[in-house]
Amino acid sequence: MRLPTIYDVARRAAVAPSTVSRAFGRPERVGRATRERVLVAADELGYVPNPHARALQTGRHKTVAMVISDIANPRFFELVRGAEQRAKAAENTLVIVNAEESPTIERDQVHVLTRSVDGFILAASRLPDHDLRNLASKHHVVLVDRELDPLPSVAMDTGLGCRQILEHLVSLGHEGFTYCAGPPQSWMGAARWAWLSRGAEEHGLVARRIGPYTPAVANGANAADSALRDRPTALLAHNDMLAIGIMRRLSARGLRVPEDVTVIGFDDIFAAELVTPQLTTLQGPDARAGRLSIELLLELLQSSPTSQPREGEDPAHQLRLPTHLVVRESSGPAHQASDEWSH
Amino acid sequence: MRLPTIYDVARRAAVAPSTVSRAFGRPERVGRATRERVLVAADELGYVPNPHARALQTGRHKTVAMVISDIANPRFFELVRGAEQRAKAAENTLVIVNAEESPTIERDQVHVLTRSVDGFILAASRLPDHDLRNLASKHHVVLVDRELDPLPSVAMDTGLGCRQILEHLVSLGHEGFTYCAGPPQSWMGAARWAWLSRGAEEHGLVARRIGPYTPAVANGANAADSALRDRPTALLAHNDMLAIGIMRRLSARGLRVPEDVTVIGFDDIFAAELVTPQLTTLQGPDARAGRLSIELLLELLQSSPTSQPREGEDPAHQLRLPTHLVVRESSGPAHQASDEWSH
DNA sequence: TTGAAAGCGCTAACAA
DNA sequence: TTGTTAGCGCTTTCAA
Repeated sequence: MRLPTIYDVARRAAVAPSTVSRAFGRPERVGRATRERVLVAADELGYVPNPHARALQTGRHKTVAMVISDIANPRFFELVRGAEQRAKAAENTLVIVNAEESPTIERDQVHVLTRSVDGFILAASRLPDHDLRNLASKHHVVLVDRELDPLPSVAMDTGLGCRQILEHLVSLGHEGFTYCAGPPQSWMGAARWAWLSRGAEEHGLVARRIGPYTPAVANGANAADSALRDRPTALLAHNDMLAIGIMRRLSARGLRVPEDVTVIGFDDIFAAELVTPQLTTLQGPDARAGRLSIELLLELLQSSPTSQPREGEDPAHQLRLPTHLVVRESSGPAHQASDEWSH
Repeated sequence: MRLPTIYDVARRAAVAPSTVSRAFGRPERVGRATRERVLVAADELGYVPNPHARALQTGRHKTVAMVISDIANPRFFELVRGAEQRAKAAENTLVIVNAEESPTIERDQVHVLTRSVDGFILAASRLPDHDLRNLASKHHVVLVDRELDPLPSVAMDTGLGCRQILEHLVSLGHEGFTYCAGPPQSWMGAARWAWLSRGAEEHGLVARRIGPYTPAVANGANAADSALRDRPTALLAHNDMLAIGIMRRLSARGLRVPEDVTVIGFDDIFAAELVTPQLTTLQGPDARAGRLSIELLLELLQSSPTSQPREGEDPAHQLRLPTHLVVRESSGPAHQASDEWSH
């Protein structure tokens, strides 16, 4: 049961194959009656255009890839959802691939998909700058949660976000904090610490950093234990998973959050409001970021449809989304240094 | 900068294009030295085979699609991860599409992808049986968390799982329970209730059902309120999200879990062990289910490579994975009916 | 407005 | 073992 082709449809509608092709691709270039006839015939046969045969000719696949540094990380949930949605609206297929936190896999995946997709969204890419530049010179690329100068990107406004956290801390009377860092390859992680430490100075806060930690709940224990040695009043974690792990350990050690220690995370994953106490956290990339990244990519493809990306990129293509600090229960007034610390 | 083709490679290696093709597709059919030469030339040129040009000829795309009833549902997380991993290992690309809980979208998505993929994994499909049979007669299809007789599938052993829950309940001295049902289109939901109510009888338990509820945390409040009217000692929820929402509402109403009411969910999503109290739940499809579904599909494609699926399916292709009841903190001995119920 | 024909990049006979 | 050739299903000139 071979699937029908334009030839089958053409025969049935008594027209030339090229007319069938036009009826689908450039309906305005076909007589009304003819088009009608073709469409009916196609429908009767159950004809579905073969996008790849088309791509062979046009170079456009109507498919884009989103490569994610870690598909198991809940922070990408909404991002994927938004992207998927937007891609579908534009009748594009979204291929989602997992880089498993490995630069090598990330590169490989892009390589494998070169001929299959029109462009790439790289989310929280672990690739070094020069690799990214290199990729971008060969393919259409949009970065998510990473910025690299001429490349188009959509990222949370980390500067703003960190300021929001700092101000929150100051307003609660904290005089310093300890930042539990994530993986060294994380551009976002580096950016966060940069803004945090710089901003701390301006706000007269003492900033400490410990880590790196692989940001998983299980590693929170280690982070909490290390952090406690400096008796901080506030702990910031690379992300919510780590923050949740930290809260657990604190509570296991008899410390109350936020009375004894304030804990703040990054990303606002689904679970952040499910834990007890509910986690105060800086909202991360969401469905909107996902939609925008696809839009950016689609726009790029539009302006230079062939496989050759344009040279200089428009600064308007470097989106920085405003962040929100979702204040929940895990942050509170700085505790009075006292004896709950005799652990 | 056109991407290089076999012709470019052929010229550079001074061989015929078909030899280049063979060097990649059937290396054993090419002389060692020649192959070496071709590979070097290809590498120098940065040649990447075009899978779609190949597919045009062979009918095999090395791509499979996984359509998920709701991509935002955390229960599919590990499933996707496992599938992605297994697909990559077999050098196949996995396209993940979201059916948004809509049978229409599900059908459409399959339709759109007909020519692009070799087969489909339908996870928690919302399609009626006859649609499924119809699809399966045209495409290679593997079901996940749904069973329909001759079609290959991988699902949790719901019968076993429900028995595990029931036994747990009995062992804790419960004499009945209320089941908060999920969406009516959910095959899994129906199966759960069927096993639960049948099993209850055997165990001498009184089974009640309320609902349906859209299984989201927010709807737990409604479910909890309705359920409480019958003063149950145990609440089973269609899934963990609903269960978590129920626990919240119970606690908001001053009821303690598990002292006053036992709550048990389905799926064991990531957040289940993060909430307080930690949720007792029946483990759902995981990375292993994802891997197996891909393996099944790949096997099917192997045995009948063209677009035509085989007629009768092997019963060995209906996998039923053993379940585990993850007993955490939300389940406990049946409370003594008393006055905490004067709500 | 429509048709004929060439070609996109690749594989698979069939010959050599 | 290698080359020649004919498509796979589609789009796109170019003519009619």
